[in-house]
Amino acid sequence: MQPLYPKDSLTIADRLSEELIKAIVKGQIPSGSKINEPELARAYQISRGPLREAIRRLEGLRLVVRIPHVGARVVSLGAEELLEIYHVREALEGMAARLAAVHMSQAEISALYRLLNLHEADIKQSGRCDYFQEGGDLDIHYRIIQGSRNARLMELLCGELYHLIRMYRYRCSQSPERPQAALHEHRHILAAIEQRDGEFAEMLMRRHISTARQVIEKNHHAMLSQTEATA
Amino acid sequence: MQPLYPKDSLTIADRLSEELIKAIVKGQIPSGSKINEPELARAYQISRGPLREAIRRLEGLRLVVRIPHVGARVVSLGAEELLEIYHVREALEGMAARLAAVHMSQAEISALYRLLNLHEADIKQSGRCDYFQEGGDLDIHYRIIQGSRNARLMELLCGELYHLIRMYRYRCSQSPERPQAALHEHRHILAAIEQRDGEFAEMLMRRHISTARQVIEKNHHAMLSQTEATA
DNA sequence: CTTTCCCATATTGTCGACAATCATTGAAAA
DNA sequence: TTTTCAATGATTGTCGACAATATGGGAAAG
Repeated sequence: MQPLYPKDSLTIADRLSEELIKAIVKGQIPSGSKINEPELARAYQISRGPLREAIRRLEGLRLVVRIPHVGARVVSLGAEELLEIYHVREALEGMAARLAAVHMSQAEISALYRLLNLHEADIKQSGRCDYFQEGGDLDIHYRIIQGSRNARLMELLCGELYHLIRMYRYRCSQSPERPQAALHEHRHILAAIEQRDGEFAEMLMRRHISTARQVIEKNHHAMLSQTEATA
Repeated sequence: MQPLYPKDSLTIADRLSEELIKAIVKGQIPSGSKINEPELARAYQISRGPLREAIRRLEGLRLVVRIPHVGARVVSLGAEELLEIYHVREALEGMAARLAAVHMSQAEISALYRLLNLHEADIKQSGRCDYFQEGGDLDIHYRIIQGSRNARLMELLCGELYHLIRMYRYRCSQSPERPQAALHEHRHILAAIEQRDGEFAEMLMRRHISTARQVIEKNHHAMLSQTEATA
């Protein structure tokens, strides 16, 4: 006796919303494009009922914007919105680091150190930051967020905001710049957590994310062209 | 030419989700209770289709928790969850105050001062804080959040978190304690914003909310009895 | 040539019915 | 008496059809 709902007996609407999230993040459904219900329903071989429920869930996750009697569009992620998200991220992940300094176990911290060492080797070897692109960078942040032991923080950061950030990275194939600098900053944050200095950990995390935001602001102009897709 | 969708031609699902939010916040649908689709559909005189869509939206807003093939339950707001929310609020509203110091116009600031004076008169007169309960306190915070000019911050704080906090206040009829102390703190925050000192405004806002959280922690034990309702 | 209005078409919103799954009750077996 | 299992009832999930509304194009008026 131990199923606890790992069943694949998920609802069509649940499975479909996961599929749609992946498709949107990867850009298979271009951002800004209108969602045609009959068309999508045919594509996924299902009825419109579950599809509409899935869309309503994406609406809650802010991945689509819906206008009554007009339809739903995939959210169009302009530079302004992304910068807004980074402000939110700075605030929330800063708090997460502060709480992680209180709640993370020494074992978790040690595991994170080992992960950082792996990343360092990876960077030095490949010269570039392939590892960072998908798993690496977000993994570190992910674990610190988990370490905060704050369910709502985890939902917000690993749920909605996480999808949007990944979506942006896909669209602009913008791997995190300055991999070795980021690595150093991660180490400092982790050290502060290990010393149980929540205030310092928060400050470092905020600077870390704030720096990333400023890099994006720099590139602001270069990407003003590809902000919309009206397909 | 200028409708811009203020029409009452809202979808049943849209209108219903608003209704359900109000009902949940006010406790008319008790927290923790199971949602029976046929029953609710009869009560609101509608079909199950729009009802299910509305429930999916509430799921996105974290007001209900759904388990496939079992059903949806109104979120049960225990003290732990509330404290988690206050940590999130501290981080986000702190950031909002910082940004408001950059973006609020002098006119908005002056209007807020006038509002604070109204509140002061109200407190001195009624001796108690009726005005704070529903509109007052949240209004101040609300306006500062709007002043941040950050759409996502506004969505998060005025949307999901706002509902949950109101829900808690209803359930425990917990009007904000220390009205005059809170008033003072509000004045200090506003002064920092007027001086365009974002860092200071953020710090004051965080202390303000952190204090409120500590008050709740104190009452933690007193309210452990009424955390669930399994109706 | 531009603007306005109206109609045909497509899309969204709503509904009732049916299928799939779960919860409960009761009886039978250990 | 307790446990297990099966049947029944209720609830959730899915579907196709119909109604309401918006979109787009063409004709008529300016």
